[in-house]
Formats: sequence, structure tokens, C-alpha cells
Amino acid sequence: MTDARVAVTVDLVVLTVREQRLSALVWWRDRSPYAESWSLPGGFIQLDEDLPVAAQRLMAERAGLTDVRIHLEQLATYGYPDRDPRQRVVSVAYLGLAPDLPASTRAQVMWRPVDGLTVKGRIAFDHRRILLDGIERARAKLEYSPLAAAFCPPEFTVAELRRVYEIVWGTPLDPRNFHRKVTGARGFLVPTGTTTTRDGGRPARLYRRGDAESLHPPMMRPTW
Amino acid sequence: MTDARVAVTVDLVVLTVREQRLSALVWWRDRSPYAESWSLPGGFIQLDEDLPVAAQRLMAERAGLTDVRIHLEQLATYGYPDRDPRQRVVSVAYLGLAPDLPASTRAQVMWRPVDGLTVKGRIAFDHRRILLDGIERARAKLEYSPLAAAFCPPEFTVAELRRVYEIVWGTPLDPRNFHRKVTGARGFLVPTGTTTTRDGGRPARLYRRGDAESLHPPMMRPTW
DNA sequence: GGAATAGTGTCTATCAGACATTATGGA
DNA sequence: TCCATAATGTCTGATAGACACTATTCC
Repeated sequence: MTDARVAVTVDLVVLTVREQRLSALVWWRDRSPYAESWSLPGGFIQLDEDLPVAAQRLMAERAGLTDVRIHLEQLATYGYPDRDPRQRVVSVAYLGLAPDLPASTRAQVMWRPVDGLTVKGRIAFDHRRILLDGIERARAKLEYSPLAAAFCPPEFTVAELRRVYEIVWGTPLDPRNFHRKVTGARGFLVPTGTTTTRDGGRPARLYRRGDAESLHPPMMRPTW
Repeated sequence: MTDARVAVTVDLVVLTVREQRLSALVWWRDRSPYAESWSLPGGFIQLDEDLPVAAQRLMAERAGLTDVRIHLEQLATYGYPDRDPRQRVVSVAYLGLAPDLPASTRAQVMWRPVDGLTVKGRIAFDHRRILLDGIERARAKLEYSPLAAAFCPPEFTVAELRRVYEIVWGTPLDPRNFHRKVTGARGFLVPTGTTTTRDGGRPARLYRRGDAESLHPPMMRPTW
């Protein structure tokens, strides 16, 4: 029984909505291999460390993000033999959904709009593929889970939540039908009883995220 | 930068429907650790081998299954430090959905109904958790993908397909509404033009699986 | 003809999508 | 008063779920 040992890393696809764009946290590589390219933040797991713990540690160490509100879930594992030219590396990717937070103060780490990254940017390793998988997972999750709220501040309006859907999906949504659906989905939104006028116009009710794990009925993406 | 190397395995959750039960392929352990327990078939990856390739190799070597019709997809990765008492092992689980095929001729490998395994059986390592995750993934996939056909022979009837749904979900479905939905979902079923009387009664039309990757509209599980 | 299973049809409550109107606060 | 945005309401076509009937083969 071959018992080959390989290096195992955790790579992070951290997404947020900022300045009206879906953005990902990226790490600027200044060393070979793939010098002068963007990569996903990540690093090796430690020998006594569970995978989600490693993901959280790297989120803090590499991304400067410690906020407990960040949703973290396992995305997929990538392990084809020559994905890292130096050695065999199996990478467990985690997907993080975060509100618009300031990332690490290091200049090496920054938020970048995903469309620039996925189409033309220089991306290290197979990280473009991982990023695309993460984006698709996030888009799908908005349909049947209340995770869109993970992109919002603790208290948010229906319009702000709709903006998240529109930006992540890249489609305009009817404000009236959207309002009817999200306020009708049980466990999605909890009214705080307060209002805000930060968007101008009539004061909007503020909501917090409810405790539902999934959405019934789901929010459907328009026109497949 | 710590560069700890760990052993990486691929474990297989292979599901089928046989004798009216959802069943999984299990491996009888006769050696420590976890002697006299069932485990999932699996093994170490090789150094030059991609993960899906390893999954397919182990499907053949350990399960005796080489049928190309078996659907294989990555499930999740499990890596908490003491899940194997001998050494640090990170395991990438794959989910396989197979028609009712004879498994390996070895007595060590057999199909077992999942309800017996998940509730009371002696199961090695964290394989009960992995098995449960695989079952839940399969149940969810029947909703929005045409993968129920992966449990059927190449040509099958609507009633046989319905039986798959009923067994995997554990719920009876209305035959008439089911028929309307599956024959209406584009790309799900392709009529062969032939019929069969293997179930008795009026001859049933035979179908092959279509080329749709997902179901629109989805088949919804009753009464959440 | 009877038994067994396949396939089609109808009705209704609910829901998604399109669209109009009223409500509320700030400048 | 005007402007900007929030919130609610209405109509319609589509669909899911409940249920009844017709069709086709074998015995």
C-alpha cells in the first residue's frame, strides 16, 4: 500500500460586494512561481489542525479578516499532480462570504472586482478555476439559502439586500416582487423595528438576518 | 512556512437502489484499527495521480466497479487530526451513483442498505458522517439534476424512475403528477420508441437519459 | 372479461412576473 | 412643494398538488 505524503494547503475564495461590484480577496505574488500574478490567499495546514480551523487561521493571518460574521464553508479540493510546479500539493478550497470590510493593511492583499480577475488577469496556479467555482457556488447559494445577508452589514434594508442579489447575479430584479418574496420567506428577515434614511427618500425598515438555514420557497434566478 | 506532509486518501460513497432499498458499497475491515467494522472503500492517492483518476482507480480496485455509467463527483474533504489513529490522513470523499450492478466478487465488499449502516452499524473512522453527507447530497441532487437516471439501467420506464425517487427520498409520490413533471422537463428523458411489459400490465414506454445537466423546473421534495 | 399497470385529463389554490399607486421623510 | 425612495396592491398566466378516468397488455 503506497503511503505517499503530499503537502496540503487551504486556499480561500473570499467574496464581498463593494462599490457595486462582486469582489474577491487576492494576494499579490512577488516571488516565483507565478511572480507578478494574483493568487488566492492560503497556506499549508498544520499537523494538529482541523481544516476549518486552518481556514479560519489563514483568514486572519493572510487576509487580516477575523470578523465572526464571515460565512465560511468548504468549496472543493483540487489536486492534479502538476498544479504547483514545485511539489505535489493538494489544496482544500474554502469559500468565504463577507460584508464590505477593510481587508489586511498589507499592500499585498486587496479586494479586486471578480470580472477583471476571471477574464484577463494574470492568476497563479489553478486559482482562476477555484475562483470561478467559488463564484458559481455563491450565485447558486443565493437561490436556496439566506446567505445573501452575509454580504450585508448586521442591519440592512430590503433594497440593500436586493442590490446584493442584483450584483452577484448580474441581473436587475423587480423591487416589488423582491420585497414580497424576501419578507414572505420565513426565517429570512427579522425586523429590528427601526428605520434608516441612509439611502434618501422614505425611511426604510431595517432587518437582521433570521435563523433559517434554507429558503422556502427559493429565490429563483431569472430566465435561465 | 511549515510544509507538513500528510497522507491523502480517496474514500468512496457509492450508492445504488437495489431490492427497494437505498444501499451503499461497504468494505469489511478485518484488521485494526476498527477491525470487525464496515468502512467505505478507499485508499491512498498515488503521487502522479489526479484526484478523479484516483477515485476511478479505487472504484475498480476496491469495489470491482468499472462501469462507465457510474456518476462520480467530489463530495467533500475530511481532515480533522485524529480521524485515523495511526497518522494524519486527509481524505477526499467522492460520491458515486450507480445502477444495480454486481459489486466485487470479494466477500469483503458488499452492498448494504444505508438505514442499517447509518443508525446502528459499527462504522470505521468518520465514515458514518461521510456516508450521511453523501446520502444527503444524493437526495438534494435528485431535486435539481437528472441524476436519478444514474440509478436506473440504460433504458427505463417512468415508473422505475419514480420508484428511485420514492426510495431515495423515502416518500410516496403521485404517479400522475410525477409523470407530467418528468416528461415535461426538457432534456431529462429521451423516448426510445420501444416499450416493455416487465412490470406487467399495459406496456410502458422506455426512455433513455437526456443530456440536460440540470432540471428546470426542479422536482421538489414534498412537505419540508 | 378481469387484473394489473400505463398514460391523460381536470380542477383549484398558490405563486411568479408584470405593472400602478400610495406613503414618508428631507431639501 | 417637490423629490427620492419605500412599501403595498392588483392582475394574469403558469404550475403544483389532489383526484378520476381511459388505454393496453396478459391471463
